[in-house]
Order: sequence, then C-alpha cells, then structure tokens
Amino acid sequence: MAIKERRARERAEREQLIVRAARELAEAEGWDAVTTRRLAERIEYSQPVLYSHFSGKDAIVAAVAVEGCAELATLLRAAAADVADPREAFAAVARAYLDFAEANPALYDAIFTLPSTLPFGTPDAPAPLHAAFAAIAEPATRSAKVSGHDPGGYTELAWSALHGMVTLARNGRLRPDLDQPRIDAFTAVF
Amino acid sequence: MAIKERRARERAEREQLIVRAARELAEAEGWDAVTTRRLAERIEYSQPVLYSHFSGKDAIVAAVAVEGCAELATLLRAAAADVADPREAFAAVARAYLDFAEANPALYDAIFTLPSTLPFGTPDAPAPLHAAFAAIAEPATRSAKVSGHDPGGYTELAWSALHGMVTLARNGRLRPDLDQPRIDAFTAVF
DNA sequence: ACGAAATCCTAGCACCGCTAGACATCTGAC
DNA sequence: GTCAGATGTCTAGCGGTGCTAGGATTTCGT
Repeated sequence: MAIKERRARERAEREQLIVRAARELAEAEGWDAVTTRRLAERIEYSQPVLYSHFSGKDAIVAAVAVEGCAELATLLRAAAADVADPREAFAAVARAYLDFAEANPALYDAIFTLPSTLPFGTPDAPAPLHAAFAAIAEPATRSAKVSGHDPGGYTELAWSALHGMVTLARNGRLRPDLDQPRIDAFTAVF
Repeated sequence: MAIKERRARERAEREQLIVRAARELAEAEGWDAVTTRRLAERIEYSQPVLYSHFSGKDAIVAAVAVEGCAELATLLRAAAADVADPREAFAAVARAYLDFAEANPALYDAIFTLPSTLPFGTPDAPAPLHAAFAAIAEPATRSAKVSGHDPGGYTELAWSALHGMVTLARNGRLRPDLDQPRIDAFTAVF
C-alpha cells in the first residue's frame, strides 16, 4: 500500500512543479510565453503529462491564480492588521493591493484579467478566492459604515477602482506622474 | 490620373470593408472568432490582402478601436450636453460610459482591454482617442472642482472605477444585483 | 500590341492547444 | 522467478493560428 502513497506524493510534487514553472515563466516573460510546449520542456516531461494533471492550459492558469489569491489575501490582511481607524485601514489595504499588482503582474493577470473559468461569486469557489475577496470587502465595509454608504455597492465600486487603476496603468493608459494623486484621491474619496 | 484616384478610392473602400467586417464579426462572436482566415473569407478576398492594408491583426483591431472611440466620444458629449450641475453631468457621463460598454462589449474590448499598440497618452495619438478621453476628463474636472479635489488624480480615479466595473462585471466578478447600488455609490462619491 | 507594373492568390512556415495510439516500465499473483 | 496486466510516458499528428514568399494574372502606359 505504501507504494501507492509514494506515487501519489510524487504526482502531487510534479503537479506543484508544473504550477511553479508556469508561474515563473509567466512572471519572467508574460503569459503569452507560457505555452504547453515550453512548459513541458521546462519541467522536463513531454506535453501530454500536463494533461494528466490538468484538463487544459486554463486549468493551469487557474491553479496559479488560486495560489496567488492566497498570497494576496495574506498581504491584504497584514496591511489592515494594526490600523485602528476604518478609513485608514482600508487605505492601507488599497495600497497593498496596488503594490501586489505592481510586484506580481503576471500573477495579478492570472487572478483577475485572464479569461478563466474560475467560479468567483459562487459558494463552490476555492477557499483562497473567498479569502481574497473578504480581505478587501471587510475593511471596505467598515469604511463604508463610517461614511454612511451602502456597503455592497461601495465595496464593489472601490474594488473596481483599484482594478481599473491596475489594468489601465498596465497598458499605459494612465499618466505615471499622476500615480500619487490617484492614490490620494482614492483615500480622500473612499 | 483619374484612374489612380479611382484605385485609391477602391482601396479605401476595401479598407473600410475590412474594419467593418472585423467589427461585426467581433460583436457577433467575440474577438476570438476574428481570425485572419475568417475575415478574409468574409470580405471575399484572400488572406494576404489584409496585410496590404494593415501591418497585422493588431492594426485591424486598432482601427476598430479608433472608430469606436469616436462613437464613444460622441455619446459621452451628448450625455453631458444639457446637464447644468457639474456633478450631475459627470454622473450622466458615467452612466453613458457603462451603457456603451454593455451595448458594445467587443468594441469596448478593442479600445480598452485588448493588448493594443495604440499610443494613448502621447500627443501623436489619433484624434478620436483624445476626443474620447476629453469627453470623460472635462466633466470629471468640473466635478472635481466643485468637490475640491485635485482634478488629475480625481479624473483618472473615476475613469478607473468605470473601467474596473466594466471589466470585473464582464468576467462575472461582480454581483449583478449590486449593479444599481454600485452606480449609486459612484454618483455619491464622485 | 506589347513590355512593365501593379495586384492578387496559392502554398507554405512555425507556432498553438490538444489527443490517439504505440511503447516502456512497474506491479502483483502464481 | 515468471509473466500477464495495469500504469505511466512518449512520439507523432490533427486542426487551428498569424503571417509571408513567390508565382500567376490582370491592368496600365506607351
């Protein structure tokens, strides 16, 4: 029986190897460079092995996204941890969010912009997705209450603003010299 | 000499035909369905003629984007036209922006989300791009002034919020039942 | 009417995500 | 220890992508 366990363990390790390789390749050269051939070459296996672990390329991206979500959630919680004032806490979360997106562009894309089949709002979504959303929503809700806004709309609006800044900035749609004024406006408004 | 003019005219017509076909195909089946082969078949020419008009597929998308920008600018200006109050005018522009994105998803993608090589902030950008940005920026700036915010950061933040709402909603990241609260929050905050 | 020039198409390149089927390896009962 | 069968992996290939070289055809100016 132990032999089956060893095999399962080796499979799990290789699966993690695939996810790590995909992530590294994406961070280094962008998701366009992450092809199944290059990925296979990188893990020193042939292409079909990938499909014995994942249903397709999308599933690999999704796996990276889930991993990234967990990290994002941790970062956001840490940012809000020791800030008492609700509005200041939410501002800190926002800064952490933008920092994360800037530091891990490919990871951010995997989570939020690539057309993935990740179920987001539904209850059967992976736990890290819920955690990441909660890490935004909870500080946002607290901030909304002191401002007297409807928490639901306020939270999603604030998140949209953050996400919009990330994606527009990435394509050169926003002026870099307005980075700071933009964040200032965010903290002033939310 | 007139014969050259006729040829030039026919070329221009065919170029417009390509752009129109690309746009229709994208609206009908999404940009993934817009391949050079299908496009060529649709205009009843062979593939290489596309490359005698455009440097590549990106350039075709960009041409559609420029066309869409002009329409977006017109819509936004019309929305702001006869609203006196600056904040209400900007709210009307925001609603028009979201309506445009919902009514023309493929067009919106061509303009704002597809990785295009369109120069946006630079002075040598096509006129419609400037027009569309101005149609957002001017009402935003007026609204910022009555709120006492820095116009630059405020404008880009508001635009980011709109863009974020569009893109997140498209991938099912936002709850449809919060559509209205989100817009309410926008008009309350900006 | 005829050589030159412009125009267009056929055929093909290298790449993509993905898969069928052959091949090798390992397992476990005898 | 042997050997059928399960398991794992690979080679080769399918239909698709964006893009292009080179030849055929039509049109033009003389």
